[in-house]
Amino acid sequence: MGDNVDRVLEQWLAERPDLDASPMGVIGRVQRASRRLERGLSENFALHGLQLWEFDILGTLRRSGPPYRLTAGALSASAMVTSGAITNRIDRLVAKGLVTRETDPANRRSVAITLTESGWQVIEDVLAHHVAEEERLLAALSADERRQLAALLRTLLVGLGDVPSAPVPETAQESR
Amino acid sequence: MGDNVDRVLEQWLAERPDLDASPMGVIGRVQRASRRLERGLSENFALHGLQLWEFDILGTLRRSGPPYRLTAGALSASAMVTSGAITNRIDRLVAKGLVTRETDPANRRSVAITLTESGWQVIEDVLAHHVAEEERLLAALSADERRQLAALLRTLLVGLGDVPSAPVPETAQESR
DNA sequence: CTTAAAGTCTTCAATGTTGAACATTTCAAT
DNA sequence: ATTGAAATGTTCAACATTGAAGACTTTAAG
Repeated sequence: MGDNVDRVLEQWLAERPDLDASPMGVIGRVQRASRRLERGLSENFALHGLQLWEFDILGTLRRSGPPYRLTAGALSASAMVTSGAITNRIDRLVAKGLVTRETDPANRRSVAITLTESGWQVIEDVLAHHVAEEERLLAALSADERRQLAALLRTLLVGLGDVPSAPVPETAQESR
Repeated sequence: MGDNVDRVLEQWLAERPDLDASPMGVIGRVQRASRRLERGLSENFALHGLQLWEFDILGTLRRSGPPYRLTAGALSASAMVTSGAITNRIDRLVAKGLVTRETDPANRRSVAITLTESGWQVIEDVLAHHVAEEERLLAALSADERRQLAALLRTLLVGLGDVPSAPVPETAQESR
């Protein structure tokens, strides 16, 4: 059973047989899968009147535990968007009453974003639906395959430096 | 060793132990990996004065084989962006002299986009560098792990419907 | 033929992101 | 204390994408 990326690899093989295009078999699929999954998730959120990024931020606050509060910088890093984008998103969440924005008294450069009661409700209401939709999108994979896929992607991500804080990979011949 | 998604899953487990958040372990990683990879590729293309989407379109034309010509619709589907976005992109590639745009005489609704000599040069110049960069980004994975990862993602993508054309191959065995 | 429907692309307003500049605030080294 | 650098957010212009509407062409049906 071939997918679109198989077709791409066939084409490269025909046109440039000297080239080992196999890395595209991994990277191309990661990108296409990401886009497909994102589309599926977005459609599901739309049914609940929510945007993907809204769920992302509310969920990040929710899972951070009491007091359900993070800095703008932490949200920016978690969502992998620039600080300017986070400012914009928070503006809109504040306008909808889902979070509050206050300057941190301990560090007045920093801004503390806190989930409101209303924001809590929203995330609690959609969380189960969201996970069910993710489940549905992964239906083609068995439980074991999902574990394998997650493990391989973890290895890849660690190699790409997608690790929690502590940027100290000086164990080897790293030269910055 | 844990990545950022491991942290996310730990948080959900602590806050919502009733919830099976494991699907996030797959989907979250696909999305983060996609973003990281895209960033890496973009930085590399920038060194060659190229944008990721430019390479994408030129590469799609190049690998399609002689006469290196596709319709706008085909490019739109391949890049997974709307037709409006493709019109815009082609405008800019035409302005740079990398492709030509002509209405197809056989079907005058359609527009034929053809790689120019200059466009050919650009893609040939960066192709090897691009694959080398992809290789580098995948360095954390062994050859065998890459094969496994590609296979699992293929299964996922087929399940998501990311297959070449033929929308209803019900009873017939596709021959192509 | 004529007409309606579908296909293909372009246009454009709305929207959201980036990247850079800027304003504060904190920290570190005198 | 003072000064310079780093940290943290906000602002804003440039730019790209989407989604819907429109223009034109082809196909299908009567």
